[in-house]
Amino acid sequence: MDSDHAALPIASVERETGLSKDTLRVWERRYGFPVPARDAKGERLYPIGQVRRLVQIKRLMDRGHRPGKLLMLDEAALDALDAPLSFVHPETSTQQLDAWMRLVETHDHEAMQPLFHRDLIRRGMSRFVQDTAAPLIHRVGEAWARNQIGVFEEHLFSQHLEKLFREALTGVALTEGKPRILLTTLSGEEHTLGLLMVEALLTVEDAYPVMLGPQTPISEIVRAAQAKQVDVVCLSFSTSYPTNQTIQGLTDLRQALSANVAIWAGGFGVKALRKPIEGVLMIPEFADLFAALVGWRHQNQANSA
Amino acid sequence: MDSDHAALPIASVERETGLSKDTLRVWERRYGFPVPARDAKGERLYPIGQVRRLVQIKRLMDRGHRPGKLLMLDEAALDALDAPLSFVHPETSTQQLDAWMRLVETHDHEAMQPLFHRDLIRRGMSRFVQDTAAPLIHRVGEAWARNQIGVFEEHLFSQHLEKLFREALTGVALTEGKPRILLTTLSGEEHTLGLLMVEALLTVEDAYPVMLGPQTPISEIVRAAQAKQVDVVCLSFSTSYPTNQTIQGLTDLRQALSANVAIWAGGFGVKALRKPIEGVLMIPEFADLFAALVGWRHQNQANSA
DNA sequence: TGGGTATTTTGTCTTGGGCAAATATGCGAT
DNA sequence: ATCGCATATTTGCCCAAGACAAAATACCCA
Repeated sequence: MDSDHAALPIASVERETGLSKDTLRVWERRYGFPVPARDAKGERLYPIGQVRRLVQIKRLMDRGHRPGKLLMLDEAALDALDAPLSFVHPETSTQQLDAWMRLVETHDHEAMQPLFHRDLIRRGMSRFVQDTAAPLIHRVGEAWARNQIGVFEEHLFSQHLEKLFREALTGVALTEGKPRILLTTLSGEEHTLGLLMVEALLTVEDAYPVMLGPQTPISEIVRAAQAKQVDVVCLSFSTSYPTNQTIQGLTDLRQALSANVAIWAGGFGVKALRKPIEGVLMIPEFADLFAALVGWRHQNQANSA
Repeated sequence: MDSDHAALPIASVERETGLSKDTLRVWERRYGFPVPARDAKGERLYPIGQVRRLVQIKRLMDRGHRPGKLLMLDEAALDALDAPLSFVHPETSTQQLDAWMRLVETHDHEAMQPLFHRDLIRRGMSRFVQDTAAPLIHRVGEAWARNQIGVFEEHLFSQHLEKLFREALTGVALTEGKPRILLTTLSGEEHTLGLLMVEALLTVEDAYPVMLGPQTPISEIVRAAQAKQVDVVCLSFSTSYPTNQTIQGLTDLRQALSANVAIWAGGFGVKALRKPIEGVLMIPEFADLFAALVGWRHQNQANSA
């Protein structure tokens, strides 16, 4: 890129990095980085190189590193942190997943769509979600954290998976279905894919999902549960959602919600929870969703008609 | 609504209204409105009523009114200004829209879906978007600002509209199409419905949309544009996106993007922009999208095969 | 090893002032 | 009246330095 001498004002850096203006200024004051140039007005102008480094730092922070440490490091040490991250990943037919990951990395979205579709048909929704979609989403998340793929590749992948699920749900006209289940996430949790997968599973399992989409405040969840007469409120949490907010949110919701409405909490984000929360059923794996369904139906057999 | 005594901290008000923290504080200092309560820490807590009024003021500003005047007015005078422009969308009968609004208010989502679908079939995608979907979205936004509906009703409505568009796009296998158009929003802009409507229109108009979903940083938009070899980058802005961020973002993108890639900016959010931005085509209405398409094809007739 | 307490660390909010770009206003000429 | 231009006002963003509480870490003891 020829824009070596390009520099961005603080508002642009805020948009690009996700770090607030206040944070950028306070870092400069406390840690001595970044040190932007100044224009004639005395206002900050961040060189493009510093912006890139800030993006890298933000990514490492999302991975759990603390700013105080990161901001002391030089470029080489930062890069060194970026690469490693030994982890063990799932047990599914790795080669197949590898092949798909390669499609994601090369952002070949024309090729992705038909392959997904074929795999869905072959395995059926339930197994497709558990064996293909969920592991893939996990690996894409990991790859993004390690800087092996960019935001763009991740977006393209998510869009096509979303399209796939929505196409699969097309034309399935719901009328009745026994547990009526409200689907949403708490404010701040933006990830929709988890909800979509649950909706797909519930639909084929003859439940009645009511999809609200992401980010519903607790008071509105309560209103919705009453208005739509649901039996269960199901929430999805990704790994990036702060653990304490998860606990707090679930506790608050349990308190606010009528006791005869169950709460199910699923997603990678709830695997991290040590302690159970009273009155909340944890669904760390998709397999547990089926168990929860069976359990609910068993319990409510007598009560209903 | 039970949330009478609810109050929001300044960051939430910024998110809800699209008015920056700085602006909120400087209005308080200069015009004496809003005057938020303070918590134990001395930090601002905006009553929900003031937030709604701020949303209304922002809407009127987007329409060309100046803050200095608006902030002197009382509630009645504000409502008087607000009402007249309600019927800007002539094509679909107002009664029809009223009927749909009643479905939204009563969160009757079982009834909504088939009606939407029938209207889409009857009018065709192009007219459905312009005469039904866009006006309805606008009215739902206004109803929310006036506290006539809650978040829950708004979410349910959005979900079903989204489902509708995604179903409509099902099975339309794209191979080629002349302007290749990247669809996304800038970081911070979460609204997806605008993008979906554009994708639907572009598809039926035989263009080649590449949907990235919301919130792509500028550097990634540039990468995506190169990788997918697009001719146009199309961005969508809702009214709640801060105006200055819109201008700054478009300017930054124009600078970062290769000159032979056009930039189109659409959505209610760009109606507020007074001045044109060099190298960026404004698409305030959906009708302008067709004009833009025709224009592009005309210009690039000679260059291509 | 688990659990509770002290101690950093860290992000967000506060105030009040300054400045330039956008917009309105006034005035003279056509 | 209406246009053109110069002057005045409005308006939003940025700056600085300080304060404070929530989160994360370190520490200690059972």
